[in-house]
Amino acid sequence: MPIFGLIDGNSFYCSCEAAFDPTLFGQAVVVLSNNDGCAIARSAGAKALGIKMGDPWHLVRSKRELCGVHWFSSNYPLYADLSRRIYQVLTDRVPRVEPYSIDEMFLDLTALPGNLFERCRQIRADVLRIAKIPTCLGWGPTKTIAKLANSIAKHEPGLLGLCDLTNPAVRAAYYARLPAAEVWGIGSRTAEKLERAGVTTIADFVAMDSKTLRDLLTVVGARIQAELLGVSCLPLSLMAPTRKGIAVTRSFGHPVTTWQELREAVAAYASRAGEKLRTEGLQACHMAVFLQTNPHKPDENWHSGQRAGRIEPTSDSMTLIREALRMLRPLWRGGHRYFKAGVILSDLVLARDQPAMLFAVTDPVKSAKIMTALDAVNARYGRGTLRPLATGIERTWSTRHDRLSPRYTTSLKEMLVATAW
DNA sequence: TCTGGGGTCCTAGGACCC
DNA sequence: TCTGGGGTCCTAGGACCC
Repeated sequence: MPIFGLIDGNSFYCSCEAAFDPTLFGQAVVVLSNNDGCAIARSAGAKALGIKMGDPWHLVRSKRELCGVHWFSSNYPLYADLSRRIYQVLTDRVPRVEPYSIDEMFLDLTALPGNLFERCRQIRADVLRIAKIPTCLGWGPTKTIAKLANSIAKHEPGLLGLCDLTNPAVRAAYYARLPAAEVWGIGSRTAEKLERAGVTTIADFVAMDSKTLRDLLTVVGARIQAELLGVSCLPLSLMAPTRKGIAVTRSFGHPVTTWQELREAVAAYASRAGEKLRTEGLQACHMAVFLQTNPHKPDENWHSGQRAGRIEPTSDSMTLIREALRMLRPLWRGGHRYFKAGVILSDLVLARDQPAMLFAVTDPVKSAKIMTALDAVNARYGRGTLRPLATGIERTWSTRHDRLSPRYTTSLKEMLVATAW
């Protein structure tokens, strides 16, 4: 029988901030989304103060009792780097590791020698010692059970961050007690549907007959049930699957009312999408562009629009900007306060598999040279050092990050310096 | 003044094909 | 009274995840 483990960082983004600033340990810490919009990570201390996932920050910060909370703009280069360090610690100790998200990794614990519980305790201690991130680790015979074990480890302090669900009797006891909505893959809509059918606990869910379950939740529900019964349907995958789409969508730092600002922002998003394509050796054959006013302000004049279509396969920033602006032009209407826009690329193909276009608008040789040079300069001197003029100079529309911590691990200028006398 | 961003998978329905 | 059968591809929308 296989044994899957799932390890994840506790309040991961907050723990990353604390890893380089020990004064934050045990404090109320919050990390905000892009544009400093809402809370997306809260330390235990912040949760205890009642700060919820997704709370709009401009409402929270005005409360006097919360003025002592430490808050940060999100610093993805730092979080991504600490995630890589955790991965490194794990691959040194476990034969197979599948990164699932920036802060979660599935582990193959099937053939680990010695006492499994002791091994897991050690893995967790090593991640804390080397990568400085506290974690929880749960395990069981399928991925879905490992996810549940991890969630139990997180929520029951007595377990010290570890939970073993390999024993069916232990599982059954938890299934009887926990709501079906705790299961990975059962979201709020599905939970409501189940509730109406009289299914509330996980035990109720695994007891459903297959016909009823399929009628209600299709093959997706059937797969979740099998996994909970210990039949593994989701294997560990070590190869990152090729991406299906790339999206660059952002709220603006302030409402955008001019065509000049809007076109700069969308050009910048298209350019960033091109960078992402090139780092993965991909080209896009389809593009969509959208814009919208603020959906949270019903009294303002609402407008949204989207345009999409095929483009010649490319990863050239200039071509992507040209196409994006062509789609954007008819969408823009003066007199609106635009709030957000985005560029979404899909139908991605590997650049090296692409035959030369017979009537290409962009000269492929010249394009490749320019993009290679552009990427090389930016890799050396930082993203955005060299960029298309269309993406703007002042960038008055750009996203806010009022309290960004240093990129301690990915920028020489920002690393911590220790001085000894 | 201020409410995130980026993904995946599944299904249903329409258009089209032989 | 009777009006085939079996495909593919595309898109939009819903649901889920972190």
